[in-house]
Amino acid sequence: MPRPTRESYGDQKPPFSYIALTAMAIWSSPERMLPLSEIYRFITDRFPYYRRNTQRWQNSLRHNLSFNDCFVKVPRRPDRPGKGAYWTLHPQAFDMFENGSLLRRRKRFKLHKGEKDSLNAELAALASFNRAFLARQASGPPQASLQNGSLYSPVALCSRPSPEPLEAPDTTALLPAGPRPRRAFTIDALLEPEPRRSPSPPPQPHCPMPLPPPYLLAAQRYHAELLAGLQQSCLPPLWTWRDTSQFSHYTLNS
DNA sequence: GTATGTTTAATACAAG
DNA sequence: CTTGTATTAAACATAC
Repeated sequence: MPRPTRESYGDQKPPFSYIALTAMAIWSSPERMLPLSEIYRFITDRFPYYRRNTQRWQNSLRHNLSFNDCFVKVPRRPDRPGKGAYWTLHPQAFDMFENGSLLRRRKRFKLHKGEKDSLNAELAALASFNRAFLARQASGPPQASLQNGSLYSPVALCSRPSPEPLEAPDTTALLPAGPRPRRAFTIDALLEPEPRRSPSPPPQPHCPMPLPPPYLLAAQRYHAELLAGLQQSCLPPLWTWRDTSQFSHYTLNS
């Protein structure tokens, strides 16, 4: 059997589903998350079959991204502007493929309504926070004309940062009202100074809105936690490929 | 305008 | 045969 090479499928359709191709692309990226255009590029770079009829398969791929719970749309960070969001794999979706083989689908990955709702709430809160941050940047650069006195103060993020009345961040999703389920990437966990061990009380017990540290830090921690969650789910890695040019099969790490 | 997302529908196909 | 999954088309909305 000839050793598969980068373009061993030639113009033939590779035996991977769109879900497998997308998972491949996402997982091959350093951050384990990619914008749509990069997913396209990963596929067309490696599989010549997909260099034609792009309208058809790209529509199908987008359908899969939206339809399947295994793909999570992560809002862009304010310091990473660009088109569209980032797509990543849900941490619990790694046993989707039997024995880690991308050729075999074990079962459809579906989140239960509660899980889906809470995840969507967190992502929506993050996106809302991003918009608030960008709105603040746009309307009030440090030395520019500050049309709205307190725009640059920390409370601006909490009260009403954007011109649209409905765009205030959903702080109820950001501020812990009580013990919420301990998940890898709740926004609660990200905004807490010490996620786990912290016998000493927080240094600012007086401030009702402890959000002054730049939001960027929280956003970066969000992505770090997300990545950590992904890696924790498959450490040691469930499957790997020997070199990135070979996709015929994957080895299951023992 | 194009690109990106979301959703519904129809069909085919494989597994059980 | 029934059930779930994969693919494709298409309508539609939203973002850039």
